[in-house]
Order: sequence, then structure tokens, then C-alpha cells
Amino acid sequence: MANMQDIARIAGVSLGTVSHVVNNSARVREPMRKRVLDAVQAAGYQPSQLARGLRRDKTNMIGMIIPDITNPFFPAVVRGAEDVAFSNGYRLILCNTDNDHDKELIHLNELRTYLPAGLIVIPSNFSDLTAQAESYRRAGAGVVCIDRLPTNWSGDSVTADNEAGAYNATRYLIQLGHRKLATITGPLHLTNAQERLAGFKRAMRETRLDVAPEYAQETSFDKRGGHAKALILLRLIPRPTAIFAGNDMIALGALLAIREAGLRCPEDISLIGFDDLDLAEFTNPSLSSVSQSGYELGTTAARLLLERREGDKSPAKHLTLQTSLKLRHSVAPPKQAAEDHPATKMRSKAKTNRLAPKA
Amino acid sequence: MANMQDIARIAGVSLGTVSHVVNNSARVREPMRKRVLDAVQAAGYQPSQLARGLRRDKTNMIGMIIPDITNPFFPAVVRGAEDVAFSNGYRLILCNTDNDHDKELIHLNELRTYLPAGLIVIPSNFSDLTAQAESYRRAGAGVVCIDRLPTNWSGDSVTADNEAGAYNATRYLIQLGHRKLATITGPLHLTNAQERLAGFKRAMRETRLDVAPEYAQETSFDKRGGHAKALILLRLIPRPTAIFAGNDMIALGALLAIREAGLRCPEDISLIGFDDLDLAEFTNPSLSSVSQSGYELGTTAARLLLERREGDKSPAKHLTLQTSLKLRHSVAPPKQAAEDHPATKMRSKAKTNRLAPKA
DNA sequence: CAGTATAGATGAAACATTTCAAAGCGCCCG
DNA sequence: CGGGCGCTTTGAAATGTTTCATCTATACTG
Repeated sequence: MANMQDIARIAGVSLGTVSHVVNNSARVREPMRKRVLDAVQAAGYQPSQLARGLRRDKTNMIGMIIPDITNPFFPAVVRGAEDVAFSNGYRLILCNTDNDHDKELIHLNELRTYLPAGLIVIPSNFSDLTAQAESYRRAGAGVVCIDRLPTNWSGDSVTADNEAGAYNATRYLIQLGHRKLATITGPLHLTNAQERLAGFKRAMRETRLDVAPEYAQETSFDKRGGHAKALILLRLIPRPTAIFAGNDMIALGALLAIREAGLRCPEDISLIGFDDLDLAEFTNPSLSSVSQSGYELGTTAARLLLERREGDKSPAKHLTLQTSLKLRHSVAPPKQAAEDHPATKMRSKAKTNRLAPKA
Repeated sequence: MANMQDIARIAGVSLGTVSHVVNNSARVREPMRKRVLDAVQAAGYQPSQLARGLRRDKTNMIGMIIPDITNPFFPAVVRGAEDVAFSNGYRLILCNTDNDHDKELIHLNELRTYLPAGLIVIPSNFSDLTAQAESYRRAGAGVVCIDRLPTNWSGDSVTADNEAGAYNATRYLIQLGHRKLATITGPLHLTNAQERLAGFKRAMRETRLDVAPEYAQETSFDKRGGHAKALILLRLIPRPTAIFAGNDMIALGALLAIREAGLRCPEDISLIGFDDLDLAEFTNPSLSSVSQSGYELGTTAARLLLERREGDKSPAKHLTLQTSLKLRHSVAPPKQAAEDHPATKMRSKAKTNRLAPKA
């Protein structure tokens, strides 16, 4: 590959001049400028990002650390981040942690040696990134946490309004006439699971409905967990008539359990998930869900990072994205309340329907 | 961050010695060696990947160029590649092309300036990577194409046995008693779509069944395309009793179209997709599909790359991964043939069932 | 014990940039 | 015509490694 030296020789100018032309870092008189540009064109020269990064003490890479790209919520997040990054000349290094704190640490430590422009992190379980983030910030690289936050996180963040989303979903079920609600939460050491549970509880409290401990089951954010915990819920007396699941994978497992138990959704049990994954549309019945845009989560985080890169020194920002309730076929009024509750009329046959989230 | 100079000073040795200890590139006597290691530990030193890459003329990065991480088939591929890369000390730079050849070219050109250890590429439409790949190879970096190949590709590749997979699926439908089969292929400039069509045709030819042109519709690999083309197929006379879809997204669209047309799957029309995405399990009816492991595609490609990196100079390898037929509820014997065809007994109520692929 | 081979340690060059201080140069003004 | 000023251009240093040629000291051989 041609290097700057070559270009300088071809164009008959000094090394510094080539650099100035390439980077627009100083005035260069037109004829000379043109000679350089021509040489660049002719040789197909592209500056070495390595040398550039080494010298500038910063590269155009952005580290993206996520639990697992295979989890259907994350690809959109990554894509959002990549799109914004790409169109601003940045590239993404993708790292999967499997929620393993050690793996996260390995990535955190190694990525720093690439002098990335910043980091977008979906923290693993029990992360404490404060020290690491501080070290990145000292090196002039921003760190944005998204989706859920480590304990004591004081840096930039972008998350969905989990509490409001859960609240709206729960309130909707209550308005349909449900009185015996249950929830299957994600791991409660994760802030997003906590917030969703909080939203659920607030809606219940507001209606003076009780949440007995066994009606709030905690599990991992996956199908298997949802399946196991739903089986437990279905054995409770009285049996819940509606379940709010911490995410769509849990809801999917619950759906399976409901079917296995010989019950029907939504006739016997209503079900609402969270995330509004693509698959929510294809389940049988199709799954109602609190919709959050993973893509937007990614773009917002990347933009925040780039603003910091441009020199934004303002105090830590906590951006919250609104959710919307996507109604499909997995919800219905409870059987005994179908006729006598006024909210029943809200039951919609429409495949999708938006309920504006709390402002 | 501490650099090598610091370590040398702390340990009281020369720069070169530190390097040799860190890289095991030369014998260093134990006491000195230990002093260096202690200093590294104490300072939390990590070598700059930038400087190292610049000097070694090669980094530990692998470029991964794919159409769109949001397409549900690709996350597993990426994850497979990342797992093998990670456990060998390599990191992945993820690039989405949206099947846009220009975007692909931008990535191809820029990635080279990072001096990556190699490239894993799912080529975009109409790619001709020969020249680019040659330039990478000259720089000592391997290029592996996966999933589908550019025209005239002569380098390393890993693909599924698309032809056999399609053949088996089609043959299965025929054995069930179907005689009027149709297919909705992906874009026929893509080799995987071509091969799947070829497998379909071979099975038809073997049974002396005709494939009239209008019974083989071509479209993009997505739901919308499948939907549109299925509507066309459903209007044909005689109407096909089974459709082999070029991938699961197409099948999904077809499923929608079948439902819209007031027909039932599998009673009126059987349907088989390709890829066996997670969602195939959740559709209604659940979708039969030719299963290929995206994860394995990724791991195999990464391993191939690393072998090249270790100096394997053997001629281009073309690895082919076997597929298996995953039977679910979207297939049934055709109504009129339900009783009188011997193959009918193969119809299984089992949710999943493997049919060994052609050896 | 002298001479030599050899393992071990070192210092400097090289990788491809950016950037800063300094030099060159034309031009205007006195 | 000389001095000074401001715009261009240049050359060199610096970034953090690796590696190669040297150099040193140690052990071995005759």
C-alpha cells in the first residue's frame, strides 16, 4: 500500500504538506493542493488508521459491549449504533460478554489499548464500571451505558422508560377488568427488570390491588425461565387471569406453559410482554407487548458519544426513550368480568393499537 | 496508561527485554523475567494494539462484513465468528452493507488500513471481490466468503449445502404426495438462491414433474417479497399444493398471504422454508424448514481464517455444511392424495423430526 | 588459562502518521 | 530599497511497539 511518503514523492512536496491536504489541517495553495490530491487519487492512497490513531492518541473505533448478539433484542441496538457511527466515519468493534463479568473486564481492558473514540456498553450482571469508565474518560473517550445500568452508574446513559411502559401495560390489563395479576420479572439485579417491576407495582397500588409475593416471580430473561415460572403461577389459587412478562422471551415461555397446562391465551389468561420483538407478531396468539425501539437506543447512544467526542463537557446525561403499548391477540378481558366491567369496551379487535405512554 | 518504557524503567531493564518477556520472543533469565512481569502486573500494563499493529504490520482484528445484523439469520453467524475469534485473541469489527455494493467497497477499502488479520464476508449483491481479496492476500490477510459467493469467487469459502437441502425438502413434499409444487426463490443473482432453486428442480426432474416458469417466482429474501409472490402463486390454475420458500422470511410472507387468501396451511397448502430461524417455531402453524447452522458457518469461517493466519498456504478451500430438514406443522399430504399415497405414513405429528441429509 | 562459542541483554531503527517550531517567500509600506 | 508581516511550506520530533544487529558475560574446550 502506498503511504504518505510515496504521495509526497509523487507530488513533489513534503510529508507535512500531504498530511495537511489530507486532513485539511492547514491552508495549502491550490496548485500544490491539487498535485497532492491527484497523487492520492492515482495511488489509491488511504491513510493508515493505525499510525494515525497512534499519533493522534485516538482512533475512529467505537467499542460496543453487549451480552449476546444472538439475543433478538440486541441486533437492532447494534445496528442503530453502527449506522450513526458509520455515517460519521466511525467503526464498531463488537464484543459479546454473555453477561459474564470477567469477559466484560477482558474486553474493557483490551479495548482501551485501541484508543477507541468511545464505548457503548450494555452492562453484564453485577457490573461496576465506575473505575473503568473513569479511566476511559481520562483518556478522552466517552462511555455510554444503555438498556440497563450498573449499580452506582453516574455516567451517560440511554434507557427505555421501563417503569412507565410496565405501568401502562399493567393499567391496561386492570382496565380490562383483570384483578388477579401476576408478573414474571427478569433478574432483579438488573435495573430494567427492577423498573418494570416497579411500574407493575405502581399500577397495582394505584388500584389498591395486592401483589402477594408469589405472584411476582423472578427469573432470567429467557424462554426457559418464563416457562418454568409461568407453570408455578398457573398452579396458584386463585389463578392469575393476566400475566405481565418482563420481556418477550419470558412471555414466549409463559405462552408455552399456558398451552401445556391446557389453558388458552387469551381466553383463560392474558399475557403482555416487553420489547415488542419481531416474533411477537408471529406467535399464536400474537403477543401484546410494550414496544421499545432498540434501534433508537443504539442511535441515541452513538450520538451522545459523538457529542462528547466533539467536546461536550456537560454533566452526565440520562436519556430516556418512550415506549408504546402494542396490542395484539394475547389479551382479553377476564372471563367472569367480560360483561360487567366498563373498561371492556376498550378491548380492541385491531391487530395493533397504540396507547400513548405517560408523558 | 503505562507504556513499555515505563515498565522498562520500573523493572530496571531495557525496552527490548520487556518486549521479549511480553511476547515470549526470546529467552530471558528468570530473575529479570520476573522483575518485568511484576512491573507489568503492578502498573497494569497492556501493550498498545495500535503500536503493535503498526510495527508488526498486522493487527488482531478481523473484519466482518455482512448485509444486515438485523436480518435474523446473521446474528448467529456473527456470534460464531466472534466466539472463535475471541478465544484466539482476535476481535471483530462489524460492518453492515445493506447489500449495497458501494458501502461494501468503502468498508473493504477502509478496513485494509487497520491491517486486519483477515476478513469474513457475506458478499452483497453483484459483488466482485476478486481484486480486493487479492490485495488483502498480498498484505497477508485471508478473506473468507460465506453463505453465498460472488461471481467468479476463487478464494476460501464456507456455505451450506443449499442444493441438497432444497432437494431433500422438495423430495419430502413429493413423497407426501404433492404433485403441483411451486417455489419462491431469493434473488437469483445470489448463489445460495440459485443453488436452492437447483435442488428444487433436481427433485422435480427426478420425479418427472414439470416446473412451469410461473411456478418458480423470484423475489427478495424478505417477508414482503414472499407475501407478494405467494399471492401470485395462489392465483395460478392449477393452484400449487405445496410451496418451497427460498428462506424463512419468504415463507413467513407466504404464510400471511395464504391466510389472507382464505386458505389454510397445511390443509390447503404445505410450506417449507429455509434457515430454520428461531421464529419458525412460533409461527402458526409452526414452520417446517431446512435447518442450517449460522453459528457453525461463523465458527468455520473464523477457523479457516486463523489457519491461513498460521501460515496455511494450501489452495482455496470450499467448505460445505450439511443441512437437515426440520419438520413442523406447516406440511401435510395434499387433500386429494391423503389416502392413496404410500408416503402419507411419513406424515408425522411430532413437532420436530430430523431427516438425514443426503450424504 | 587463553580462546571461543553462546545465551542473554541492549540500543537503535523502523512502522506511518501528526504537529509544532522554524524557515521561506512574496508583498506592502515607509 | 530594506524591514517586517503573514501566509505557505518544510523538516523533525514524537507516538509505542518489534526486531535486528551488537555487545556482554558466562561457560566450555583444548
